[in-house]
Amino acid sequence: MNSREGQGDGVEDSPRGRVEMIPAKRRALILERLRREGAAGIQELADAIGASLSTVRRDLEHLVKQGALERTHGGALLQSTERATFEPDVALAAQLRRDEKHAIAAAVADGLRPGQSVIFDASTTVLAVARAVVARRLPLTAVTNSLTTAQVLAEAPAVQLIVPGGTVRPGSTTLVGRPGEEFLRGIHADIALLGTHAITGRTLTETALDVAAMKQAMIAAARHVIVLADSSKFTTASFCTICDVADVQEIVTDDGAAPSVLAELRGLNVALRVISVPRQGRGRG
Amino acid sequence: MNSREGQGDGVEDSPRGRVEMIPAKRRALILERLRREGAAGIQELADAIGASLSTVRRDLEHLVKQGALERTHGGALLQSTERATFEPDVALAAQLRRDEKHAIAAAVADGLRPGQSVIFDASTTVLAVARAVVARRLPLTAVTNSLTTAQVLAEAPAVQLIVPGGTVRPGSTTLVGRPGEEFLRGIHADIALLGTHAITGRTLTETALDVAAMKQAMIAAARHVIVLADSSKFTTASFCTICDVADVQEIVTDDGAAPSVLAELRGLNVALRVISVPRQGRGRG
DNA sequence: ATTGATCATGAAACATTTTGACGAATTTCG
DNA sequence: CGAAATTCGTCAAAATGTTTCATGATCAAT
Repeated sequence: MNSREGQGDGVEDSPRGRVEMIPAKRRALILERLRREGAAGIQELADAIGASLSTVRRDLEHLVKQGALERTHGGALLQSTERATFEPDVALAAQLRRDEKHAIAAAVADGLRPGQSVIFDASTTVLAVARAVVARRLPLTAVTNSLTTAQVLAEAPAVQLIVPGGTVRPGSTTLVGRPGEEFLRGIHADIALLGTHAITGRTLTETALDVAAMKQAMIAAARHVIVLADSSKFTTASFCTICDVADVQEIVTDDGAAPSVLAELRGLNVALRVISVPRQGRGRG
Repeated sequence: MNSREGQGDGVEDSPRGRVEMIPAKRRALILERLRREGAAGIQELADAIGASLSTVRRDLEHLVKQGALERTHGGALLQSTERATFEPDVALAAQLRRDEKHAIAAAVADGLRPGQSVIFDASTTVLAVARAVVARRLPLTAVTNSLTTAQVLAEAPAVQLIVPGGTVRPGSTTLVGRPGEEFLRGIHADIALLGTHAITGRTLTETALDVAAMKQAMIAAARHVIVLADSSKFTTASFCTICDVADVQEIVTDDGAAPSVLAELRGLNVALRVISVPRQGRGRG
């Protein structure tokens, strides 16, 4: 009764091929997909990853035990509070689109001029810009509400760094609310670099109200707003609206975005930069 | 694969033999690949480097012990880069008087009660208290002007963390000035934990004006001020004055302080706690 | 210069974990 | 209620981890 029989007999391309991917990366892929879509079915995940249903179930079980997501009949939901702690799998999920983010960040950093005042949003893509700024030794006046970005920028002697302050969102290193939002009202920066959770049609959305409010304050505080969104962000809308695409001046994304999406954005009054990413076999599938 | 093969090519460093790559370079390659991909499998690494699986495993083991990455089944993950961005200076300073600071911090953390509001100053000793708070899972409302302390406290789900904000002092991760100082005026915390650069006679001093001003704001914002000072701090005064010893309610130090200093402090209206440090023949001076 | 100790490397033997498949029990929905 | 889908438990194969050992290089001492 071994499975060998079915294999030798079936000449059709039964996908019995093993996917060479370490479990942690597989779980990270699941998390990333959930963060984009909000929910996903077992079969859909198995198909996307290239693993069997059993494996996907066990991965979900693992992630549930970590508190990162919630199981439903037939699929899984992202844990709404996103209090996903700093577990390895979650940390890896943040790194998944690394090539795209890095390429976008480098392009944006090249566009910054010495002496400008720049607002850095709490976002992994914007964090990559901060790293590029430090590497380039760009002298800037920087404002950020992310503890992580702040620590990166604090290492640059040429950067004058201001943290508006606020309350830390549980499970993250993002500052929201008072006193940061009010402080931003008194700020007039040259540029704001914003990440977003999703861009749908002409609407930028975010998962939480307080984060959206902070981003709105940043938009109001800058003369030129640049939205950094890798191509995975063009998906279904998140919980609450940040603003309309017309409220920002520039959108930077990578060349993985669907042409229809890009065409729709081009019709609006927004500068659209599409960065080509050299793909080097990042993930199979 | 035989190691002999590599002997023919001229490697001037090693006369002959199998040195295809120095271990340090191999590990650097592993780290670089991990930074690119976020994760990597053992076989994949062995293939990329040209070493055997055993060697790659041993390298990973070595890197784990060094804290650079995390092992998973089948591969390795980069240690969460968000936490990996710590200041080398801070790491160094935390090593000095480590036992003393740890003992003081543990004693202070034991004195904190669930639900209290606590102000954490920017200081390595106070940072140690923050670590103890996280380890004890103490539910607190925390306020800090140190980016490092904030990141530590942000990992504790039970801690509500508020960052007053301000400008980062160059070369450090300390926030000073606006808007933090003004925000602190509206705060009334139960406890403030303060470090200091020096205690001379009955005067607390600090090296820079803006840092001293921030500490003064913290003192004004708390009902009970605790100064954490290991015994090396009882020395010559620094540049500018923070306050008088009478302005704080409690001083915690270790038993390495000179008896004359302790006697002088005991004469003032301040609770003085001397923590005995178990010295293990390290004789740190 | 030779010898012996020490260490890194690679390979093999063995224990453990993971994975995919299958059937039975359970749940969902018309 | 009944059909379809889903989940659960189990099992064998494959992959991975762990331990151990032999080989060769480097180094200190004779």
